[in-house]
Amino acid sequence: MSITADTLRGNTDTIILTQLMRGDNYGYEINKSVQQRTKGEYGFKEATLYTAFKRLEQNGFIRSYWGEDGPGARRRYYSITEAGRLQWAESVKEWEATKTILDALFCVDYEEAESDG
Amino acid sequence: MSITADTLRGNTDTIILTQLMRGDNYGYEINKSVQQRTKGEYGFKEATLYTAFKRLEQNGFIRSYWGEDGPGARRRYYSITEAGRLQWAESVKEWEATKTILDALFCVDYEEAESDG
DNA sequence: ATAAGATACTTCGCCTGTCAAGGTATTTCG
DNA sequence: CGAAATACCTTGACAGGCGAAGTATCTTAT
Repeated sequence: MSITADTLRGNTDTIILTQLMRGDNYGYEINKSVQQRTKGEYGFKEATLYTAFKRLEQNGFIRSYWGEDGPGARRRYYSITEAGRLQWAESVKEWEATKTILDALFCVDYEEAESDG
Repeated sequence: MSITADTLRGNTDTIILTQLMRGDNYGYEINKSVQQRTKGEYGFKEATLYTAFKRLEQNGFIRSYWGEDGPGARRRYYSITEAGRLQWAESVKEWEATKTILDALFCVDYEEAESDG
């Protein structure tokens, strides 16, 4: 986990929504998936993860239901809602804008928009 | 200001350090510079700005001094330290890593690292 | 049966960064 | 004098991340 969480703050919800865009899933598995996709560079702390689920559900971006009541530890599955998909698209767009802005702001020798001095 | 500050949280310090890499400057001017470079898309709230200066100075990344005691509103100038330059380089590297990670995590149709199913 | 370890979910309380709101002091314009 | 811009600073509240602790189940080994 070489990336400080503060840099990713505010992106937690979007990361989760992205996972759910691939289909319903449960917390533990979502987190493992994040770790795999980042090759171990990043993963949620449990408290962060479940806090995010609660927040997303309260905002109506996801729905939850208990997994089949069979053998194995109980699992709470999450499903992205229509509002969640819209939110996701919005957030990804904002992420693109953020990249542009920060790339500009982290550039020392600067060329663009210098027209008016 | 179409970008929510939460997405940029944790990058405030690096934005300021970048500005100071171009030379000594004072708060108000730094903020105006940020606004110009982002074409009005982003700017700091004053409280955020001055909190960041204090934090950066406490961490030894910047130094401050009062501007020439002449006419005009007093200005507190800031100067980046050697530790600040190192920190800046570190943060920019981390930003690159963050971009890679989030781009991967915001990607729905996913190819890489799928070798093991 | 017992113990250990992995899976899986939940809550509490602290820490930190952001920011609305308010304040101070100076200069310029009328 | 008043208003507006420049320029700085502080307080208090809020929200997200997370360490720590707890609950319950399943698997593996003894």
